[in-house]
Amino acid sequence: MKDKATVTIRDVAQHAGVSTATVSRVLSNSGPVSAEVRERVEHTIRALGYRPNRMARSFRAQRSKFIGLIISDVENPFYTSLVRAVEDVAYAHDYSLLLCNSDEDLEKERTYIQFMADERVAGVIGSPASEQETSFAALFDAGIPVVSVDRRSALTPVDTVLLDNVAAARDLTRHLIHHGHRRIGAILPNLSITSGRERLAGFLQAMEEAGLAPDPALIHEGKGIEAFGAHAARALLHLPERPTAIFTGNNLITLGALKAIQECGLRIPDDVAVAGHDEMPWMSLLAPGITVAAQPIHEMGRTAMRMLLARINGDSQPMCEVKLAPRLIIRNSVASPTPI
Amino acid sequence: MKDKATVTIRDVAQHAGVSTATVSRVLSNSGPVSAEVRERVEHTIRALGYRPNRMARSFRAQRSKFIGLIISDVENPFYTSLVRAVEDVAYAHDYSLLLCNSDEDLEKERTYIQFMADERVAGVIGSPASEQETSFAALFDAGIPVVSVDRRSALTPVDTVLLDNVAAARDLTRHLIHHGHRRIGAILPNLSITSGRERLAGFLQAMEEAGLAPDPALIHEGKGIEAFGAHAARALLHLPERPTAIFTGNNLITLGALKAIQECGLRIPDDVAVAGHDEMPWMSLLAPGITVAAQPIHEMGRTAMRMLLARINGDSQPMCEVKLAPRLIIRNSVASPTPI
DNA sequence: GTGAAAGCGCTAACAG
DNA sequence: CTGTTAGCGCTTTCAC
Repeated sequence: MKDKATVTIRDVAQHAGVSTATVSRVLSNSGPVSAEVRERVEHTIRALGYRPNRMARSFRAQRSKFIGLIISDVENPFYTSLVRAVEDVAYAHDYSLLLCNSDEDLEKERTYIQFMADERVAGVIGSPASEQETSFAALFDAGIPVVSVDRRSALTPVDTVLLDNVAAARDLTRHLIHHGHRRIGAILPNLSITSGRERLAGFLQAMEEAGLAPDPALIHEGKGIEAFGAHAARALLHLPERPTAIFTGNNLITLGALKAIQECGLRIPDDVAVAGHDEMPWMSLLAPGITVAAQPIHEMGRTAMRMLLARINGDSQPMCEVKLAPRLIIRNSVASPTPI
Repeated sequence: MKDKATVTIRDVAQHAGVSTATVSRVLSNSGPVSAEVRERVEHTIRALGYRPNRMARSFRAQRSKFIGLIISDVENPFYTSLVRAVEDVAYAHDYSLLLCNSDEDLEKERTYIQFMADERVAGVIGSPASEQETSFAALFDAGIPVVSVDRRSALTPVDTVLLDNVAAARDLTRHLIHHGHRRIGAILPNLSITSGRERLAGFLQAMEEAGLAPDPALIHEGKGIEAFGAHAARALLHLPERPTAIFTGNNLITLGALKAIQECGLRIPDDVAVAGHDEMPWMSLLAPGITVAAQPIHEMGRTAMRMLLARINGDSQPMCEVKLAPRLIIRNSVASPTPI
């Protein structure tokens, strides 16, 4: 396999009878070029089918036109939507996306962060695997701006875009309590990440304001994946005195919990009520539909990318944290508990 | 924002009292280096925290370590899974992923293909927006290997990984016919793409072998998205003599059709049977579950990436086409039609 | 308004 | 075994 043509700026310069500097000036519209020469150069560019080598440009500038996106898993629909939103804004500004799945693995994440630094990317958007342990220092040292999405990062000061998790969890829990639930099971993602910690806080806050003492046996915390959601839900449902409602801390946990409830042959909302985080396209298909706190994921992604662009373009405002409001979607997965 | 250190190979060379060539040899383990010098250099590298500049390396090699992935939309769970599979294999071989959404837009796709050529990526995996119109020529000319996934590309000869669409559609349709359905509605993605065309062929084949004449009024073809699926399903359901079963040609169409059926207040499988393509994680949650032909998406992605790696590493076998077998998942969305 | 020349960080061909 | 050197394609001073 050989490059057929690979026409460089030098070829253009020679054919047009000018210097490479002039061609460069025409290309980037920088510096003065006479109309006549400009036209001649442009004509040659077209004639030769010249296209600037982006690698060479990045190398020369010592900064590439890539945005690194480090998330836990593209297959999680939440992150999928985030990726899409980031991508739309990025491409509109001539940046492209370098995608990495950290799988919530600190080691893998560390590798990818270092990788982004080695690639001299223009900026990084990341959803840290751990609030306390993830470090963006390698990027910081290389002068590469970072925006943290969905989760905070405590070690390095970076711009952050979050959902108002406390409010979302509080509202969801209030909704359950309002329907008369007292024994509410909660299944949460890791408390070492922002969303886990804050959603627990919101849950507890709602319980407290209702004068309810949370039962530690009803609170499960673990890896925010479907298997954990199913596992924890099964545990809750097999309790001698099982909760009348289950509060789920993210979309995959909800999915797992729903499957467990189905397996146990229990009906929603009569046998057990369910309320969770994140809207999914299929949720309205279920009968009954599931009540959730929807996150403005696309807006989160767009906002993060816009903040990053501002930093890339030299904005030196103090670090800021944006918090987006959730939207409660009330369906029919919550009814009043049947008296025991 | 300034680079703190940016230690280059020259710094290492100076500090270690050797030439840059020697450092380079140590780094890439190429060429002979005495044990003593090697150790000294390695020590200096660690001491200085030197990391090779990947941009410079790519530039020097005139080939980057990126794999371009051009799909129609990451938010389509089918492609999401594909991305994940490709990524896993790619990263294991020190390649990273440049992600692009073509949105089935030929113009956008053309831009991205050219972009990949300009970036001198190592290879491209793409799912062409059109079997006849998508051209990978720009990549071909630049000597960049391409693997086409899920769909064929007719203009340029490239390695291709496909699902056996004809078999999948045929089996699904047979399943419906076997249950006694005669008036079967079909909703298919664009016939200009491989999957659309082949799934229609499989559908027609099963009809024909059962001696059934397909009714053109029952066959809908259009953009393979949820809105189209819903739209076409509504049209079918409002027909004076509505079909007793609906065959859906991809996952989003299935989702749309299911929503339309729900809206119309019809029950599955009694009022209308449903069988479609692609397994989704939530399908088992529905009551009844939906019968589908599951595609081995991860395997498709892994296979495509492995084929691409072989080409990148100089494999010059003749172009090949791999066809993966679907797996029928029979649930309860198909019953015998109620007599009119 | 234009050209000559240097150099980004790295590797590889060639000497020694 | 190791060093010298050239150069990948591009942009950007600095002269003229």
